[in-house]
Amino acid sequence: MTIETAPLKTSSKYHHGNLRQSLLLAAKELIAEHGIEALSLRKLADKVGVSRTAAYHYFVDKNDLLCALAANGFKRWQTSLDQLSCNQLPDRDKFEQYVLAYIAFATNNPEEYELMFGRCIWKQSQCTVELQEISHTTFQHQVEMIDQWQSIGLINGDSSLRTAQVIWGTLHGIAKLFIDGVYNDVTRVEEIVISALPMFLAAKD
Amino acid sequence: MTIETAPLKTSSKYHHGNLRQSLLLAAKELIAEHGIEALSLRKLADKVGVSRTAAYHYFVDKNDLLCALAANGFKRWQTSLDQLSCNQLPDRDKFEQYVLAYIAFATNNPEEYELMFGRCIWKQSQCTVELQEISHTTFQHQVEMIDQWQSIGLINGDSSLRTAQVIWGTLHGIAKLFIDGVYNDVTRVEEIVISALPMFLAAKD
DNA sequence: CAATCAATCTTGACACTGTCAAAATACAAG
DNA sequence: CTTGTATTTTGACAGTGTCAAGATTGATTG
Repeated sequence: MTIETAPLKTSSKYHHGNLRQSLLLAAKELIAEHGIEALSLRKLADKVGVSRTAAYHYFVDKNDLLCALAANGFKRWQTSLDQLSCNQLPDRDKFEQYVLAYIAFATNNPEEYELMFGRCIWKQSQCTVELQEISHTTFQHQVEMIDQWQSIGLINGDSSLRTAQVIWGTLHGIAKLFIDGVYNDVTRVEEIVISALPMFLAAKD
Repeated sequence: MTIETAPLKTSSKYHHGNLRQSLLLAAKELIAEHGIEALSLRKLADKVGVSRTAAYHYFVDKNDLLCALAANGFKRWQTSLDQLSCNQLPDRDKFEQYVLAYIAFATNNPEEYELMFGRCIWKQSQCTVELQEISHTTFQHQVEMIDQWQSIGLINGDSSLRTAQVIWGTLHGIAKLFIDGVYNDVTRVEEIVISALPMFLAAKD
C-alpha cells in the first residue's frame, strides 16, 4: 500500500516534509467526498501514507484539525467577499451577487460549509483562537456590508446588526435545509433565495 | 448495578414489559441532556437496565431509533400547530404566534429539533416511512397556513410555496445558528426573530 | 400438569474509532 | 562521531455499532 516501505533514493521519507499541509489537503478531500462524520484520523493517515497517530504532532485533537479546516474555509470565503466588495456594480446588483455568492459557496462546498457554521465545531465550544478570530472578522465584514446597504436605503430594517443577523439567518437556513438533505432538489435553491430578495430590498419608488 | 440480578418476587423482569417505550423515553432524556452525538446504544441500555443489544429487537438500527424519536418530535410539534390554528386571535397575531412558537419549540428542545431537521437523519437519506410521512404531513400543514395568510393579504410573496420555504428557511436558520452554538446568547433569539417579522408582513395601509 | 414454541433478552465476537505512553527513526549541530 | 531534538511509529486501552448464537421466559398446546 505505502510506497516508501523500500526507501528509494529520490525520497526515502520517514520524515514526510510537509505533513501538516498534506493532512489538511487530504482531510478536505475526504470530507468533501464522504462527509464530515465519515472522516477518521486513521483513514486520513492511510491516505497520506503515514501512521495512525502521526497527525497528533501537528494537531492536538481531531477537533483541532477540523478547526484548521474551517479556518481555511473562512479564508476562502473572505477572499470571495473582498473580491465582491471591490467590483463596480450598482449596489442592488452587488447585494444580489452577495446573496447568490453566499448560497453558491454553501452548496458547492457543503461539507466545508457545515464545518464552518455547523454544530460539530461550535456546539462543544472548543474552537481554536485562530478560528475564533477569522470567523469573527468575517462576520464583522459582512455586518459592515449590510450596514452600508442600509445607510444607502437599499435594504430595510431598523438596526443594521439585527438586519444582518436576519439576512444571515435566512441564507443560512435555506442553505442548511439543502445541505442537510431536508430539501433534496438542490437545483431549486437559487429560485428560493431569489424569491427571498424582495423581502430584504426596500420598496423602490 | 442492575437491580434484577437476584430475581425479586415483585418483578423478576427478564422480560422488561415495555422496553421499546422505555428505550425511547430514556433516549430522549439522554439526548436532551448530553446531545445527539453523545448517545450510544450501550449507555442507553445501561440506563434502562438491559443488555447492550436488547434494543435491536425493536429497532433495526441506531438510525431507526433516532427516526422514531424524530417522529415523536413531529407529533408533538403537530399538536402545537393544531392548537395554534384553532385559536381565535386575529390573523396578524396568529402569524406572530406561529413564528414565536416555532422558535420556542426549537430553542426549548434543541436536540430534538436537530433530530427532526438536522443532517444526522436526512443526510444519509435513510429515514423511516413513518418519519417520511409525518414530516411531510407537518410541512404540508405549514404550507397551508402560509397559503391562507397570503390569500388574506397578510404576508408578501408571489408563490405561496416559495414564501413558505423562505419563511421556514429564515426561522430554521435563526434557530440553528443558536442551537448549533454559532450564536451563544439564546436570550437574543426572540429579538432577532421579531425584527424579522416586518419583512414577511405586507405593508399595512 | 408437562411439553413445545415463539418472543424476548444476553453473551461473545468483530471491526472500527480517538487518543495516550513509550519506543523507534531521521536529521542537524556540536 | 556523538548528542540532542524533531518527527514518526508501535502498542495499548476504552469506547462504539452490530451480527450470530445461545439463554431465558411466558404463552400455547396436548
